[in-house]
Amino acid sequence: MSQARRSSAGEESRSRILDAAEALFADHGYDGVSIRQITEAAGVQTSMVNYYFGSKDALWSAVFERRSAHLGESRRSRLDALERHHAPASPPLESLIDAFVRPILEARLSGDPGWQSFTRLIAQASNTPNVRNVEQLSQQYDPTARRFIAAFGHALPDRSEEEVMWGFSFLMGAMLHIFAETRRVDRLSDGHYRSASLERITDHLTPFLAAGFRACRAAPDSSRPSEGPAP
Amino acid sequence: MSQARRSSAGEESRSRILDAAEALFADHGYDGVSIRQITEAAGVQTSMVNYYFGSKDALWSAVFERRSAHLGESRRSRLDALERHHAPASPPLESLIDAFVRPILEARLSGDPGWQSFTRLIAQASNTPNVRNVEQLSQQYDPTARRFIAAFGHALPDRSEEEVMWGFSFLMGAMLHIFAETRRVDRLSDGHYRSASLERITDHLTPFLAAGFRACRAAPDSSRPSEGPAP
DNA sequence: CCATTGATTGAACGTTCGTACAAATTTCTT
DNA sequence: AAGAAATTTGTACGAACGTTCAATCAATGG
Repeated sequence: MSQARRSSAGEESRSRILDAAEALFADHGYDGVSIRQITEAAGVQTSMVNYYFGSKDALWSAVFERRSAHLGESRRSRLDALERHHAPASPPLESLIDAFVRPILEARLSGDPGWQSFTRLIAQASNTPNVRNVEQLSQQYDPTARRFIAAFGHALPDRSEEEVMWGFSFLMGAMLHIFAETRRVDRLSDGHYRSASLERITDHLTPFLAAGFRACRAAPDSSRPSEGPAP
Repeated sequence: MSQARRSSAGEESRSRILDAAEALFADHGYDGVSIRQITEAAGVQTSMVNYYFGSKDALWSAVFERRSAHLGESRRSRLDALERHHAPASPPLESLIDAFVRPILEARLSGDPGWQSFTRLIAQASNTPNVRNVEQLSQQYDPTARRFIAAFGHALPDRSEEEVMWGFSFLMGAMLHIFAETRRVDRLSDGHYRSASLERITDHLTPFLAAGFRACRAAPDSSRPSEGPAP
């Protein structure tokens, strides 16, 4: 109805609302932020949220959708390039992990505070499994995730599907927790290391995940840890 | 009336409120749950929360504190035993990871739905870094975490303090994401694997984390050298 | 046995919530 | 310039929020 001519006047109000909502939702969650807080931060009237998005719920979805598409495309195009380059063999595990992790990491490091808020929002939503979050995350990220899981499985041909699944879960958890920015490392190291220095994290994250993935299988002795070093 | 000795009559109402709050907070977060929802689920009057806890904020803290002490004690006693047994050498990495992970995993697998809710609550709070969560988590878990980080450092003597810190962050993220119970694995595997089958997870989690920890250092062929070589 | 105390009830308090809508204003098309 | 459409304003509504409090109930100890 209003698609054609919505590129001029109200577009800035619309995006200002999205920016404010993104930042506030990232810090306090959906229920921790009111429409009045969002519109005040955006410098618009309260009723503008319902005018542009229809409801608070739809605003939440719009915040998700604005940046998720770019993320998925970047991941898939990297995976496409890898599979093309290594075909018919499987791309090496490290490069697959890198293709999955680097897009969100680079977005995070781009300096755009919107991407910083968005990654915090994703981290928070991913660990709060109510209906709203699960539906939104599933819709935005499951198709790409399936492709990567299959690729991980091909790169680890002697792993069962279940083991690949667990490894993917650990990968997601480790990656997301970094984005949550709890600044816990800052406190635990008495300020020696600032988690703001995320530039170096890929250097550590990818080796960690690749080695973990390769080791992610049931230990022969499961119940108790061995007393001595493993052979 | 049936109980032999009840320290006070209202102790059951108090714990029923805690149970209901724990379950609801775990699913919807602090702001997503109202006192009226909690008291209705607990089968008590609305004003009982303020009678027993003083405020909604204090109820949140009480939910945290009820189970956190046990968790910390279990972790520390396992670490004590390990250090005593291996002194003056460092306990092996796998056993340290096990000492950190197993208490919360066993609590999770105990069958008590309260512990299941609580672990989901911890996972959610750990990735939502507002003031309330950070203060609560820091107060409850930082002292024990410092001890484990030091132990990890001793078990990995050729790792810098920063590398150990990153490894610990990845460990926390991977562990917590499992507890969040997003059931993402269920969907992504089309129901082949149910994340409810957490019994086998230690078999995968500990090898994953140990291998990751050992590999958690900047890649040797990294294009950009870090601040300087480790001494 | 009554007095006292803790536990519980039920009803309010003032505030804030998401949403709706008519009127006013701005912007664009013709 | 005129009219239509899009945007913004300001206000109002009913519901739900956290909290308070006097009154009532139940149990215990002296």
